[in-house]
Amino acid sequence: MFATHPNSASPEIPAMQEKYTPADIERAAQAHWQKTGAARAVEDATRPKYYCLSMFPYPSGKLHMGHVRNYTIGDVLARFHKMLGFNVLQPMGWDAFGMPAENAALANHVAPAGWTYQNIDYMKKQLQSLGFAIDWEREFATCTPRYYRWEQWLFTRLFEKGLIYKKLGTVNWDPVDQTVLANEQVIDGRGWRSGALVEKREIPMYYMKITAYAEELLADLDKLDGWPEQVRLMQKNWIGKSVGVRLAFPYELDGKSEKLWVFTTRADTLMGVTFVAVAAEHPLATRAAQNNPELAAFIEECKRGGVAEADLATMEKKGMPTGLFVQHPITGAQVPVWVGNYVLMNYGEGAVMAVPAHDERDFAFAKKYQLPIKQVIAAEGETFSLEAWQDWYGDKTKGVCVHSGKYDGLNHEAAVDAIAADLSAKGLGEKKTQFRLRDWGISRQRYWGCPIPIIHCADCGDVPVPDEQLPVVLPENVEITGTGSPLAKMPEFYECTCPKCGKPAKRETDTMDTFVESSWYFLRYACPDNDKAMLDERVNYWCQGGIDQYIGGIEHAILHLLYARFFTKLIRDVGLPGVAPIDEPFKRLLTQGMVVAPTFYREGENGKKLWINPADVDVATDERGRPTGATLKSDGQPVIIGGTEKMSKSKNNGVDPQALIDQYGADTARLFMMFAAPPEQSLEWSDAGVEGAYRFLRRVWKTVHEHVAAGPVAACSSGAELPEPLKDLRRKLHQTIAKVRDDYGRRQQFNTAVAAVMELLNAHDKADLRDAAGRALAQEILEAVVLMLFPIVPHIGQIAYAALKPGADAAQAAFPQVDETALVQDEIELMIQVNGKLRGSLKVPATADKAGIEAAALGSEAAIKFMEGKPPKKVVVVPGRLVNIVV
RNA sequence: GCCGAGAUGGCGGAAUCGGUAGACGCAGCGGAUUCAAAAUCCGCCGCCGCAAGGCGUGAGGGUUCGAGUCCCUCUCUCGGCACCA
Repeated sequence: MFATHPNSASPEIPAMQEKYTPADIERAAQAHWQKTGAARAVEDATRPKYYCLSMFPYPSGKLHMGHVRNYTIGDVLARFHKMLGFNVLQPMGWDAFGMPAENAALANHVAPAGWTYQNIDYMKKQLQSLGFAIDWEREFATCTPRYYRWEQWLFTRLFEKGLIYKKLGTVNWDPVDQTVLANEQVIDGRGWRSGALVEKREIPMYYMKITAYAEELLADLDKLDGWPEQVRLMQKNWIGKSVGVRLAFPYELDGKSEKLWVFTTRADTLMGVTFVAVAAEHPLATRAAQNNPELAAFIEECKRGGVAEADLATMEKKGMPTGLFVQHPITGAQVPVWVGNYVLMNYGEGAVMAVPAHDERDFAFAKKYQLPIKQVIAAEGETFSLEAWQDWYGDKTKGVCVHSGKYDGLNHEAAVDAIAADLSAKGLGEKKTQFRLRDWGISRQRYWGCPIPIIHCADCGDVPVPDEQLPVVLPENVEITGTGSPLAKMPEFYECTCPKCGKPAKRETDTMDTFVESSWYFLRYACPDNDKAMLDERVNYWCQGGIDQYIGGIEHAILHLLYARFFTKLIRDVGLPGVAPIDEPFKRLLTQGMVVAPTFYREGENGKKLWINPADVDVATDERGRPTGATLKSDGQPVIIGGTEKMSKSKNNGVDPQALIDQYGADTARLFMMFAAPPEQSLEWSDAGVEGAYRFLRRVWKTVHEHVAAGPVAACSSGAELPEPLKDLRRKLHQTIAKVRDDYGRRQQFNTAVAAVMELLNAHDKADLRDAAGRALAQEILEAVVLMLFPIVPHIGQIAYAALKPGADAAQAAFPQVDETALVQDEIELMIQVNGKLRGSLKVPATADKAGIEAAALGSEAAIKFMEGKPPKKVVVVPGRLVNIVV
């Protein structure tokens, strides 16, 4: 009756014992998958592929709950699609370069490489113990030369194409440790280790010309209909295309004629300019400070502090006049030049024109320093007042120009056009499309990263390392001191000869941003063993049309995902032999929420909070279950209940997934993760919830065991001749299959899929299924229950399915099909509302028409009672739902 | 500060296209079983009210026969802000 499965002979699948023992079951199931190569992915042009990718982890030491959640979601989707008949690839690797390895080296005097490889070993074992269907033959770590040599190779190609170039960039400089700091290493303006006040410093860096792809990266967002709308919107705003005018304020200084360039989207307010502001690093500021010690001191002050935009945007806006003036490009009037701490040298032109009347920040700045405010836009029905800012002042869509000479009466668009035309005629400006997106600075003055393959020659300049000299191998025996850059202290690394002229030269000692490795790893999974090329034709099979599903944290919505899209286009345009062009890497994207947990603390001396791990706390509740207080388990004394926050070391509210796996097994961990919240939402940790997941699995196990123990069943139910109650139960079964398929596939909402299966099992338990027809239906239901749960809890599924169908292999089984004939219903229940309030219900034949339903509703007891004899004014019939009678 | 999300019982969440608010689970309460406990099973479980009924989806307004869902205003929480990954 059922076709036997090709791999069904599986003697190592143990018989079902009465007691559910996760450790034994999981060991047996994993051994079986290993033996049958269940997770291996082999290219097969005759079958549709499904490439299911989860963001690879940084090997930080051990898995955290966020990893467990991420990879369980991926595994559920991978296994579900395998059951639908797809040829599935689910790979895994290691994002192995990064700062934590250097921090660990500093703290524990271990080599970053050794530390990293040890972490990988441990975390790989953890991933394997969770039973993920990963093709481990494709595994790689990005810190191996076998991987990063191709990154270096691509770098040299991009360098030759001019898509990588060198310019000055601003970094956080720790003057005590003599080192560059990451933004997260700057705490309240001070270096994290030295405590020294951090300074901004300009250093030469390599940049990737992502702005050359800004238009395409923006336009292609429209193609990504498998992405969450919020992610596309965030990327669109990040790219930030705006059309404006680049214009110049001419000036004379030291006998030379110069121009100060600015960019503005509000050229229509040009006649309202009352000053211009330049960055502290701007040449005009430097020049003005030469004979102005007060200004020089202010510029020094501006250079203090870090470079993070969030800090710059929230700090107090300060400024100082330079004493210099430029000419207004239209009127020729003298406009004072100020230095502003909020103007950034690397953004746009490093200078801005200020129109206090029509820009909120300029308004506040002008008020603070008593600078003139000149209204040049007026809107009907609105009164301009210098007293306080009003939102309409800055609204492009409102008003027309005033006090603007020949431009008076023009609206925003017309005024911009007219002013741009006049500026263009004078050679003082033109319309320009500008992007907020900036080129990507990839140089890092760090050790644990991919070396930049450039050789500096006194005669030949920056020379890319030739192919035959790649890879530039990162030495693994180094000393990390926390000061300076380790590679810059290693002559054996940087001393070399120029590939062009053969003279002694110096190798670049900066490494690349670790976002570079994660910008192309997903393509390399198709061909990780190729030592002759970066990518090969296997990419055409797995990645064509994009990777089918990508899963990762919402925190990567902008940077990582934008860089990965950018690299896919770069690789396409470099053109790799045999590799067909790909425009977009990820067809469908699922962004998962964080894992959060309650926090507990005690106030220490001087009000410092001492955070206590939830595992060490007992929470007391009142008779309704509301928490009334919490005590520390060890001493029974009260602790303070804090908020629910992202699991972190600093709040000590992390729960180790390993403890969970050890106590309950991988299936319980996986089930809890999928059941507690939908994937996109944050997930609250709950010990009690874990208990519930475990209880449910025990119940599934017991139900299947009892059914099997009662002896063999002749056949699955076909439903044709079932009595009414069983017919209803069978309808419920097939409704559930339809819902679970939709939840796994289209909706990607697994908590409701689990809930639906729980409901089905509840209905099964309530029904009397002791006779032959009932036993047959029970067989059909239990097989479906086990297979529907299989993507989430594959270990218990593997064993239980083999017990239900001796010799069958759940890992090769197809997902249950919906029997449409089982869904047919004779009678439908409708709700009755009177004036929008629910008053009763009504059963009508499925075939009833609107008129019949209306008559039946008006004649119903509930309607007559609540209409209170008033005639119906209107009757709304929503087929299959309700009837609303308005009186 | 800017960009993007979110807010529903004691708790996690469900309600998919504007149509039964609270599915499913946790906690709690009552009962069965047990020498006892664990486990398991059965029942109750938004708030107020004896009941009839009324109220109820962060707050305030609006659209609609009907709003958790759509529109406007506001509050709070979270993610990102280019060197954490």
